[in-house]
Amino acid sequence: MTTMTRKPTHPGTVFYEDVMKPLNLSVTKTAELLGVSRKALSEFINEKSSLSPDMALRISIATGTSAESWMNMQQKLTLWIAEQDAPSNVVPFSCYKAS
Amino acid sequence: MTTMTRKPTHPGTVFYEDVMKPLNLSVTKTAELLGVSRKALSEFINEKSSLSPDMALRISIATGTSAESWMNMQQKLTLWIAEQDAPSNVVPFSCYKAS
DNA sequence: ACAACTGTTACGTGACGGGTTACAATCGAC
DNA sequence: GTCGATTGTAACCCGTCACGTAACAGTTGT
Repeated sequence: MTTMTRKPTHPGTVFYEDVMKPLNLSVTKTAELLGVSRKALSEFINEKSSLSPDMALRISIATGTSAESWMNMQQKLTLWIAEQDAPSNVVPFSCYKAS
Repeated sequence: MTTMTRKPTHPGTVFYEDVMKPLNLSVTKTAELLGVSRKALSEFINEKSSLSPDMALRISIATGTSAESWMNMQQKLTLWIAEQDAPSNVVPFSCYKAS
């Protein structure tokens, strides 16, 4: 049930490590290519903000990868964070209750 | 590339049709069980709001399904909407450019 | 040394999900 | 039929968050 996996890596970190760094792309240059502000990109790769659908689309267009794959990373992280303090006041529907 | 699929169904609609309706669960009762306000649930099943990670977690706990499956529905829809007016000012990175 | 550029950080803004409260509609009991 | 209770939804306000603009400190090059 509670699989208790390790905290998934932030998509921004992956983007920086696996895309920008190998291509020697600066924040400024990358931001220009993606069509976003340097701030937006900086916050993203520094894990200050999460991956927005818009940003995922831009990355997919710029790199030729699927937007879904990037969104999936964010989703995994988002869910993991939410699970850290899971809601306690949830009552399972009758057909699922063990009692 | 642009697969141009049909608009994915809202997870709230699926939840209402496939869970609440078969179990004869009212909005009020379901909201109580999930531990959210009637408004939050009402807006969700009426496609006025998207599926939040918190809501996904509650649904997964209440129904015994995976939160990921619900989040995936929302993600598909979110991405589809974002793709409707895809950003035009994106420049592909050099190693991907055809020119 | 100084000018140009880098990456990051306040500041303000718009979008959005949630709770509380108020409202119209519907159902039940008598 | 009438009155009360319950239903689902809408109005209002608030907190959060991604974004752009502008300003900042640090580095590079000439």
